[in-house]
Amino acid sequence: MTKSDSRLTLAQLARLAGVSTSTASRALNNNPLIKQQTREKVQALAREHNYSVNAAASRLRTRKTHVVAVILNLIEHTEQSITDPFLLKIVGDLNKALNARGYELLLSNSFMATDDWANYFIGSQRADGIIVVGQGKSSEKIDAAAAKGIPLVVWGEPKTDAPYPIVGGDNYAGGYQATQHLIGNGCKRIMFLGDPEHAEMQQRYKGYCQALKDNHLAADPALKASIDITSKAAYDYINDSVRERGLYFDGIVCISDMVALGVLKALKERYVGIPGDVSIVGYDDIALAELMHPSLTTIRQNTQQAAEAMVDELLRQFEGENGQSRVVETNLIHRRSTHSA
Amino acid sequence: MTKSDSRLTLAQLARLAGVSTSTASRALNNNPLIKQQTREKVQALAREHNYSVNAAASRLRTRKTHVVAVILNLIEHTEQSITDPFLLKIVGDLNKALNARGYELLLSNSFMATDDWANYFIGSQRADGIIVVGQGKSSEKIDAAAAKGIPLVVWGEPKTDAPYPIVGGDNYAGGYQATQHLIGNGCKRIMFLGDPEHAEMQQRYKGYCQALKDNHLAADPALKASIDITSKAAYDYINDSVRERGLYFDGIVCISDMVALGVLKALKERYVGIPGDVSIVGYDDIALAELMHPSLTTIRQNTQQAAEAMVDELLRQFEGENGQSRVVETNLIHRRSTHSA
DNA sequence: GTTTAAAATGCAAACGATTGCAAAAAATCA
DNA sequence: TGATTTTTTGCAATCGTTTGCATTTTAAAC
Repeated sequence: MTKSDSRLTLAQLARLAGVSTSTASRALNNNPLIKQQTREKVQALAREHNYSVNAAASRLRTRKTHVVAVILNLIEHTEQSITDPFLLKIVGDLNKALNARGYELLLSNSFMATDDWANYFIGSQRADGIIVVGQGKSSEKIDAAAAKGIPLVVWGEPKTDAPYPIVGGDNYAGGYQATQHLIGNGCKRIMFLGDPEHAEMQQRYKGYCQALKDNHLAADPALKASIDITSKAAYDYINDSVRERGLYFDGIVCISDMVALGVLKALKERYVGIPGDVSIVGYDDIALAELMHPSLTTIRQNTQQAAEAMVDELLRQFEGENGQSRVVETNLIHRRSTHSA
Repeated sequence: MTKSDSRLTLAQLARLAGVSTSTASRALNNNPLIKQQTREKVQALAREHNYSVNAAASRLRTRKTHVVAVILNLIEHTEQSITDPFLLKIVGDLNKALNARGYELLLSNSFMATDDWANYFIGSQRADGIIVVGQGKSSEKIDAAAAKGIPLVVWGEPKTDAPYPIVGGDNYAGGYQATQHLIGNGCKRIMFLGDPEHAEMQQRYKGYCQALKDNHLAADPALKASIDITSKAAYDYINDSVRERGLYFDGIVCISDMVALGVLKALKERYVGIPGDVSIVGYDDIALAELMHPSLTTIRQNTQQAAEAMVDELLRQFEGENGQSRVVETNLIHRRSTHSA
């Protein structure tokens, strides 16, 4: 708490140091043009009066904000956000990765007033680039933003053909591994539970089909279930279909851990043994996965690595380079909702 | 996608409209000084060329950013963030509440480089105010920020005596309700599981003690357990103490749902019946609470209401008014981890 | 048709930093 | 010592809005 609480301006600081504002500015930025000794004097003075540069002025002049807008691209009616811890994990990791590179995180979601992301965030100089978490059901808004040629990176399915880099897990491999693991458990009738409009799902489903094929099992369309990516939807679906058709499956590949939790609850309420009667594999490895009873076998995607990759790709675009999609580590974490293979 | 992708400036827009920049500026801001007809013309032109004001310039001039920094005040070594969905819930609700009032959310956590929040966010004109989520173990940084007289609101224990408004649930009542409910279940030896350095906890503990007293039960200090607020810590603690001392309790009040989950897991692995042998009450009502098996009786705090209250208090400070602490709705959600009382 | 009042617009000075270029100071070389 | 190079510093323009005040235009009053 210094005596003068009136904000200090660069000019005033300069006067205190007995130099011009230009020198002061360069000194603060450690510009080698300025003599070491002068730099230190100015910096010391700045610390002493706890001066800090006015971000607004600096941004105006340099045309750089050092801010990245992170948009949670939520699916309209399900409001996945509120329930899915996986998103927080990503946001948290992004925050860390951005800070490490000297950037700040402006958080938004797709329910905001305007749909013109490029204009709103970049054009108005609120941020230097955008990271979209989730491809959503339609890539309309993302494509529109990309068309404006702004720096942009998306978390989603990397195999998607798009004019912007997409970072994500190897969903095909993930789906394959999950299925293969269940087959190793002796499962013959494996359900695939997820939302077909979700970009990641298609690859996972392909992996699932391939695994079945490789093991000479037929892919019964009746075992492909389309639901919203929420625990509630999964719970309801399993409840309803088991009531109507009985236990017509012995293994389930879930599109997310949250979905798996809903499944678990529904089956347990019906006294279905897990993994005795039905084996279950989730996706994401959220913190809860190992706290379930039984703990949940799941596919983990390295979100920290993903966050770093996304930031990396974005900064690369700031330099004018073209980005490229990237695949992050994906591996199966074996727990108690399946037998050991 | 317009032909000219070169960013339009207010001056250029004004020229297009055939007016001066001042008129254009006022027109865009719907200033009644400007003739209705002119306003419409300028606004139409702005839309057409999708012009948007340069936030940096505007902020510099007006000295308002329309940004609020939200700081997740995490406890150093536990990294509560990564695991606790309750925080996401709050951040999500804050985002919504802020947007509704025309503000944006700059996300940070307490692990950032500088500890001088006031200077970093407000002094540098990065944000107009700060919302801190969580009082943490020491209020040092918060107090320092408050001492600089910046707009500030905290999520925590409202009864705390502090120079800034604190919004939170009625923790005393919450602790009381939870305990009373367990007593109604017939519990005689009720454990209180949480972190005593956590500000909210003290009130909850007081409520717990009062409930015991009101029912003529002694508060055995051996039943007050201090652990980090994570599932893992709770799991380990229950595991260890049950191994050593057997089942010396028949009910548990948990400081958070995450803690309750750890407890649930530990007890289930030891085949302790819930709520048969031990009844459990959590706190927060995260989405997972009702997905547990058994589903979790818990104390819900209305986070949406809390977020709105926090934003409200902050904006009030922008107007120069003094804020005041506020208590949000807190009620018990009865589920299957306890008998009906 | 003046005079006066009201409504609408424009001028120009901020806001506070950064940076190309010129100038001054210090160091190096004849 | 004076000329030349190299370091350091300062001048002044600029980034794009907003806003107090002066000015013009329009409407009202006489």
